[in-house]
Amino acid sequence: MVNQIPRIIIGRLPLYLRALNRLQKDGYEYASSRELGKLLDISAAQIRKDLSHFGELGKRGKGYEIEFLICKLNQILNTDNIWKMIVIGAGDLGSGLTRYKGFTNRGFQVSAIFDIDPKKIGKKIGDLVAKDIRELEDYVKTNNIQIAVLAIPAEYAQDVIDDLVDAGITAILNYAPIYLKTPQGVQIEHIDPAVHLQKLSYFLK
Amino acid sequence: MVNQIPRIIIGRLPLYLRALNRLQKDGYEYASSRELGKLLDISAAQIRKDLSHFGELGKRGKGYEIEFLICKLNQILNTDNIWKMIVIGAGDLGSGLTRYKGFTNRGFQVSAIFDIDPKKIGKKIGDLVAKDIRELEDYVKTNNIQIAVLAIPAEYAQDVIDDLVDAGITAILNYAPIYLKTPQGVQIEHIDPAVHLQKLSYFLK
DNA sequence: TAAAATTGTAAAAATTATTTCAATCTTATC
DNA sequence: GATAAGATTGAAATAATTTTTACAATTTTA
Repeated sequence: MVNQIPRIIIGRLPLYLRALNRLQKDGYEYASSRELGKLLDISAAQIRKDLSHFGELGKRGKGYEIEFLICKLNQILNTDNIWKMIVIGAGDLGSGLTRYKGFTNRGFQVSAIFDIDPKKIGKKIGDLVAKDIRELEDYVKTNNIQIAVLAIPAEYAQDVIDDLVDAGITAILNYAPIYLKTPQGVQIEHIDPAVHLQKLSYFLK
Repeated sequence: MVNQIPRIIIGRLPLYLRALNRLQKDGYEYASSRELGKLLDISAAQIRKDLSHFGELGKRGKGYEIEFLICKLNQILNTDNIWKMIVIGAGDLGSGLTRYKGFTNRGFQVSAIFDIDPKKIGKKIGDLVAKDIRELEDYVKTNNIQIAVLAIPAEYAQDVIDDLVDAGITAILNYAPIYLKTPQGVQIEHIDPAVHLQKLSYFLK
């Protein structure tokens, strides 16, 4: 396992993992790069090359053993344990993410949800109760949380990010439709549906 | 405006647009590629190069006129009008997207939401009432809808996509955590939070 | 034992990003 | 108002990254 894998390759590993999990659920034991590629619209060569960065994971003449490759990818992506994460913002999106059942079998679990609005604090959301944002720092430090999901309006996002970083958060999934500054060492990923819709509408009409 | 702009460039235009809208809201009239780049963590040269594909949009010595560039980018991305779109799935996510106020000023509007579950059909969601999925084809054809947002579990997604395509949908924003096949000419974008979280967790610990 | 399948990888090709700078515009100064 | 200094774009050239091609090595299957 070599140093400094390009980010673009890391970005594809979760897709491989997702496809492999599905294949396993469907009863398959082996998958060739060709089959996997067909499922993902990615060239077989690219899949082989990506995976080759992490050792010789396949079997010539046979393909990749699904069980083994799932394990390996989970190791690489650090999802062989479950990360506790917090959600900031108890609106539709934050609540939805908190109730969502699909995270646990992919390595993540919402362990607390915070809001600033007194009307939302104390509300039951899934198995959790929305906490006051003022408890954030204490909670993050006490529970050693590293991942936060930001589901609040753009105008508050940078301030909250700064607080999150101060509290010790090192990975952020940002749903606020704005680019945010994070210090070196704090990773951030952005999800903005309107950005995707605009990519789509480029091709329309 | 030349033919066949690389997709990776199209993917950055919505980010430029978002940043420009913010700058305009903050009262700025001009933005240089350097300022814009700083705001987005993208090199100034790249922004200039991307924009140069669509003509000489800037002013030497001054930068880009924000108002003009916003117009231009909206033209390019086809968001100078509002696209009506449908949401499939009236769960937390679909309902949240339907109630979300942030789409309209970026070129989109949810005009109907569909579900298969009798308990959800007829329910009021924002300004809309959830419709029966069986009305989908008729609705799409009658209202000439081109964009659909898919917010349903993975196992039903491919079947629904096929129906959407048959009905005339040509652009899909997919929230189901699975890769989906679409025929040539139907564009699809994927949003899967777990994929982003796994990209983040790679860097953790 | 031979044919078929499939990986892993070196080399080549294609794509994407950066560097550099002439051309041009703006602003400051006299 | 003229002129010089400073700022900024747009684009050619270069560099870096990413993807694809091609195939030897290896394993499986018939």
